[in-house]
Amino acid sequence: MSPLPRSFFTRSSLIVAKELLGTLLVRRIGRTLLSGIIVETEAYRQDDPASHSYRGITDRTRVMFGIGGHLYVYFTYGMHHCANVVTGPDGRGEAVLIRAVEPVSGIERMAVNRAKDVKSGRRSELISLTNGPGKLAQAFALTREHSGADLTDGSIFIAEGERIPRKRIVAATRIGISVAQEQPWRFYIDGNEWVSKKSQHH
DNA sequence: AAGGCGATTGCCT
DNA sequence: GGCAATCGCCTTT
Repeated sequence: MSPLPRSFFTRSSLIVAKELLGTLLVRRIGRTLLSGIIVETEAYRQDDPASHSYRGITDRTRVMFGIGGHLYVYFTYGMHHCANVVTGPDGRGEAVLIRAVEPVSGIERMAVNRAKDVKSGRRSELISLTNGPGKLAQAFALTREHSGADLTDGSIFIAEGERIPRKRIVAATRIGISVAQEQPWRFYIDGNEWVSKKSQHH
């Protein structure tokens, strides 16, 4: 299992958001390997009023303007972190928010990080571990300290996974934004149980 | 210097 | 389904 190369990330966020579906988010913490299949993403771009990069470079958003293949983590609502994959060439402010993953390995550790007991074996507890951007950031213990991390050369990376056919990818509107709400820039694997919010239509 | 609010979650009704 | 939690960021005085 090895990191996807820089060239995967330097494409536009709309492309990378779709291509990330089915790949693995991986984090090594000592001997523990946390990993999960990315099942839901959202694309954000520089010309996009809903994007943190829309108003230009700030201390927080600087990493979004760097070359693709880095991690952008922000803190929101006074208590949650959200993890993004920076995309595009150097100088362009765009990224893909990872909204949900399906846990693969390190599930016990994720449960500890989430302060949840998963030993009951209840399906709902396994799902609630990582079915949202704040939840998966907590499960993978990702914070602002990790913002700027290089995903092509380090302990946090994206690895190749199952190829998802186009027919299984649903495009929907993004969650939790107050502007540019009409853009269908959220993508998820149809039918996957970890998707945070299913689209209205069928 | 101050105020509004957020790429969310979990609890309460 | 509604809403409080909680604080850093950005905009406005």
